[in-house]
Parts: sequence; structure tokens; C-alpha cells
Amino acid sequence: MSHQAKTKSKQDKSSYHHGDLRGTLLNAASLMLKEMGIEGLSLRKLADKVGVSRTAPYHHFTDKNQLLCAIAEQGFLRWQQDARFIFNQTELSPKEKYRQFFHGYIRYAADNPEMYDLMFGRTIWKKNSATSELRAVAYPSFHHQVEMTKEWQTQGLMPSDEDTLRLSQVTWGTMHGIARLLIDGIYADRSHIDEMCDCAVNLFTLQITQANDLN
Amino acid sequence: MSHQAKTKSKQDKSSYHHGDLRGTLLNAASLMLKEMGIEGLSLRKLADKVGVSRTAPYHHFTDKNQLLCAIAEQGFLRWQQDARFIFNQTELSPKEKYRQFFHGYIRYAADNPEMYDLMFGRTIWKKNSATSELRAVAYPSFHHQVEMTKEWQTQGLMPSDEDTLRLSQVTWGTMHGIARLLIDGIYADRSHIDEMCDCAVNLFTLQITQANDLN
DNA sequence: AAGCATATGTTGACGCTGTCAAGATAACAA
DNA sequence: TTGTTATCTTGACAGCGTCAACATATGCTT
Repeated sequence: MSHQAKTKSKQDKSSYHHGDLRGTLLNAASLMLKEMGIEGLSLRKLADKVGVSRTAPYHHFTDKNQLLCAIAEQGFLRWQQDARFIFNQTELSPKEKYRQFFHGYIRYAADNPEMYDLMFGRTIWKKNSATSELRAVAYPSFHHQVEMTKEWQTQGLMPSDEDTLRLSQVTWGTMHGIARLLIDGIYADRSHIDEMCDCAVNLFTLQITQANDLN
Repeated sequence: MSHQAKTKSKQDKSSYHHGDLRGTLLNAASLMLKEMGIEGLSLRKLADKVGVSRTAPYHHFTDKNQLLCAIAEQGFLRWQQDARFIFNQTELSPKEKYRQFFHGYIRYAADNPEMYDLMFGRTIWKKNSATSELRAVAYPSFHHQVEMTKEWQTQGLMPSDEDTLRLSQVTWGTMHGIARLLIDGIYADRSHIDEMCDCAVNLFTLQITQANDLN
């Protein structure tokens, strides 16, 4: 009801041109990605599902790569929404906010494993095949992590004697590693995800003793 | 000189049967993996390179998956050698030993990106396609990480108030995350790898104050 | 309104992939 | 020697991404 599945939007009867094929392809492709992963997503099956010929998508995406980048864009926008929501919870303490951020990151990956694989996987980034549009959406996400780390350091939540860039690389690396181990089927037991996250947060955040006595 | 490349071992002249095709395939496949990655490794190209017909490899490996698992086995054995060498350096302090272990892990991944991708990637582990032989080699590697973490905790190097399993999952997750971000092309700048590792080691290891005063 | 450029859709084809089926040949065991 | 088995061969099939050539509808220009 929210969005008509596959057929055209207006003239249902034998319209040669599709109303909004690009958008329809993108939606169907996202769904297909979620169900079958990057490998399983085939342009031919996609075209078939949408109801057009095999090569029709090539008039809207030059490549399978460009289609993937377009899907990843949406993934980044969606994740940025989630992250913004967490950071806007003003009533939380810095540590609790970081904790929720960490948990939220892992949850996003666990709930959208194939999308996460696309967004942060080698398919896009290994051979520099990311489109400029995708970079424009993704890079701020990376930068934001660094900015937040700097803030956490000045708040006394994280050690300020570590270089900000290195620290954010390590903390993000931890989230990314846990996420990947989960979605790649190596950490099979999902019943202790929260405890893992809490353990990591404990390791990265300083004990809030009396004063922010940075030596 | 150490091992003849592609042709047969004994009767060079038109021998219908290959001397040790399985071994030859494995060697060629490992090389092919290093150069072209999991995707690029094709059974047909492999057979062609070795000089047999397309389907000859299927008499030694039922699947491409089984071939990949056999290659991964060698990768694990190789990595276990490297790790053993580090742990056997008795003259090092616990912290220095952990530091070298961390650096060694990342270096192994950076030096053998495609092998690492195979060993710890979703291709093998996502759909439980790992052979029992591979599991027999890989699982001890996973276990060893937990055992070492327990030891590091009792040595006072790592916080003993954290659950050992969670702690080892987080520390391994960090190594894995950094490794993946490097080999997947997201951390493009490789000139600060050592500093990243040191930063992580600093975060995970406790300051060696006077006594091991665990509160 | 007519005509033409362009956007968008179609079928056909090519080379690549993994893998099965059926037949040929060599090695080995009785 | 004979027959079983392991090994290697060619042939075939379906699926993939993608290019070339052609068809049709849309829309701008005159």
C-alpha cells in the first residue's frame, strides 16, 4: 500500500516507458540486496522482477557498480539518521551516549548485514570504484566519528593523551571488527552482543573518578 | 627450483595422468588467490594455468568451496607458525609480547590481504561451508586467542574484572576490524599502521603501576 | 502541427563463470 | 589377464555482466 510493488505508476496498460524505473529499480534492488547479498543481486533477476528487459537498467545505471553505490548511499543516509537520533538525546550522560552509539552501530550492522557489507566492504572501496555521489555521503560519516572522538576526549570520557585520529581509528575499528565478525558468520552466538559492546565501551572509556585529572 | 611450477613431475612426455595434480592445483591456486582474490580465482583459469582440462580439478576438489577451504587451511597453518614464533620469544615482557602479537596480526593481514579475506571472510563462514578439515585447523586458532587473554588477565596486563570471553572477543574484534579496514581499502593510508596498533595496545593494557592491585 | 533529437525500452550476442554427464585412458588389484 | 577404479577428457547447460543494434515514446524546435 505504501509503494506499489513492481508495475508502473500511471498507465498500467502496455505503457512502453516506465514511470519511474530508476526509483523502482533502486527499491527492488535494495530488497534484493537484503535477501541475497551483493553476490546474489543480479541485474538480470532485478530487471525480471521489475518487469523490464535485461538491459533496461543500463539506461539508469551504467554499471552494476553504480547501482550498488546508489544503494549504499541510501544506507549511509539511513545510518546517519539513526546516529543523529542517538546524539540528540540530550538528557544522557556522555558515557551513556557513547554506549548507545556503540550498541546502535552494532545493531544497525546486525539488522542490515548485507547493506553493511555493501557500505563498508571491499566491493566498493577496494578498487576505488565508489562514485563521487557516494563519497559525498559517506565521507562525512567517517569525519563525524573523528569529531565525536575529539569531543569525547575533551569531555574526559576517553584518554586525551592519545592522538585523536588514531583513537578514532581504533574505536571505529573495534566496532567494525565486531560487526563484521557477526555478519560474516564467525561470531555465531548472538545472545551476548550487548555484553560484548559493554565490554568494549568499558575498555575505551575512563573511569569517572572525582575530577578530570588528565596527567 | 624448490618445486617445479606447472608441468608434471616425472614423465614429461604426454603423460595422461598428472603426477600430483592436487598439490600442483593447490600451489597454483594459492598464487592465483594472492594475485586476483577470491572472486578472481577461477577454476577454469586455474586448470588452464596448470595445463589440464577444465573439469580435471573436480576429481580432487568437489567444489570451488572445497578448494578455497584447502587454501585457507594452509593460511591458518602459516599464521599459527608466525604466532608461535612471537609467543616463544621468552625474553620479552608480557606487554611487549602482546604488542608484537598485535602488530604481527595486522602485518600478516596487510601482507596477505586476499588470504586473510579468505580465512576470516564471509565466503567460507557465512553459510557454514567450511569443511571439517578447515575447522579442525581454524578453531584452535580461535581458542588460542581466548587462552592467551586469560593469561594476560592473570598477569595483570589486561583488566581481570572483564569476562575473559568477552574481552578476547573485543580485542580480537579490534585486530580484525583494523585488518579489514586496511585490506578492504577503507584505511588507505598505510604509513600509520604501527601507531594505530600501539594506540590499541595502550587502550587494552593496564598501566604497570607498582602492584597488580585489582580492586 | 511537423519533424527531429533524445531518452528509454527491446532482442541478440559474446565471453566468462561453476558444474554436471558421458566417454576415454591409465593404474592397480584379483 | 581381466576387471575395477581413479583420473582426465570433451560436450553441454544455465547464469552472469555487458556491448551492439534496433524500436518506440517523449519532448523540444521550428
